[in-house]
Amino acid sequence: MSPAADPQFASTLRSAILRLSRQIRAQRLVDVELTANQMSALGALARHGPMTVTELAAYEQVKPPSITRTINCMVESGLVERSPHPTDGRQVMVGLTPHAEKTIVALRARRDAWLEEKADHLSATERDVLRRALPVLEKLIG
Amino acid sequence: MSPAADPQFASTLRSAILRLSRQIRAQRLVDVELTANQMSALGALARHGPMTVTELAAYEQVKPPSITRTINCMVESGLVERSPHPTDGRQVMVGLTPHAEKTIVALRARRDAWLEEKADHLSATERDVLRRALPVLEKLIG
DNA sequence: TATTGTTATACTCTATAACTATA
DNA sequence: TATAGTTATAGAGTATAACAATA
Repeated sequence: MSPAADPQFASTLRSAILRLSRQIRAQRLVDVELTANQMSALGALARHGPMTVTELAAYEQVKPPSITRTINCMVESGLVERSPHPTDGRQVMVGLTPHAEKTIVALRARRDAWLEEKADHLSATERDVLRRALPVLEKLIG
Repeated sequence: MSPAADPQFASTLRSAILRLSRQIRAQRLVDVELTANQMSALGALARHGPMTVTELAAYEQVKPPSITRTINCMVESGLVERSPHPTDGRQVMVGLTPHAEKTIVALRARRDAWLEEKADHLSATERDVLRRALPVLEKLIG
């Protein structure tokens, strides 16, 4: 990371991401049984449409057994459903139920309250930096 | 987050941070017994100097029992030492051992390889965005 | 009585290994 | 034989509650 001109940049970035992830996991929408993991997977399915189990696992940066557990939780909640792959009997498609789409819209305002509150303490410039950083963070993941 | 002009911005940012954190946790320096949590706490102590247990827990966004466990691991590895607080017998100062300082310097190049590799796929502009985003992410945590 | 830190305990998240079904 | 997914199991990581020591 030569442009950083900071020998501790990578270390500091890793630490910041870990600490942010702890903060994100800690906040639960108490009256809605949705963990941070489930919200992330739900959002992924909402943005990208149905995926196979392996695709969703890769997107979420976990192994298949981990995403299977998350999927099971969401299926029990009626938010997600499995369906057969059109051409390959081994694969399983995972997609949102109509109920989930409503739930996601209904929860968006409250979920965003997290960032709204934080953003109150940011300048316009800082908010712009954050907005432009998101695609770079996504690129870092892939 | 009005400047985002993207109703899914908060959701996408949360998801990206969770997925990045999974990626960070997954990479272990196999021949050095250091988890991502320990590296983060070690870096914090290196950057900020000795802290009390509660201060370190707050910085790492965990509760005291969690940081106690992490501290115990690092003490066993000889990287960290507890010492009495100068004026308050209830508090415990946590600081790096001289051995840890050497270890941190020795590991920096390899730890940074993570980001170096990722940064190869970023443009100069993207690297600059990332560099400027780090202080904003830190501000988001606090 | 309040605060700091640790211990005891339980729950969540995650991975590896083994298994089943399909290609 | 190889791949997709699940099940079984174990190991981190984390929190709440209870406890000990000090203020």
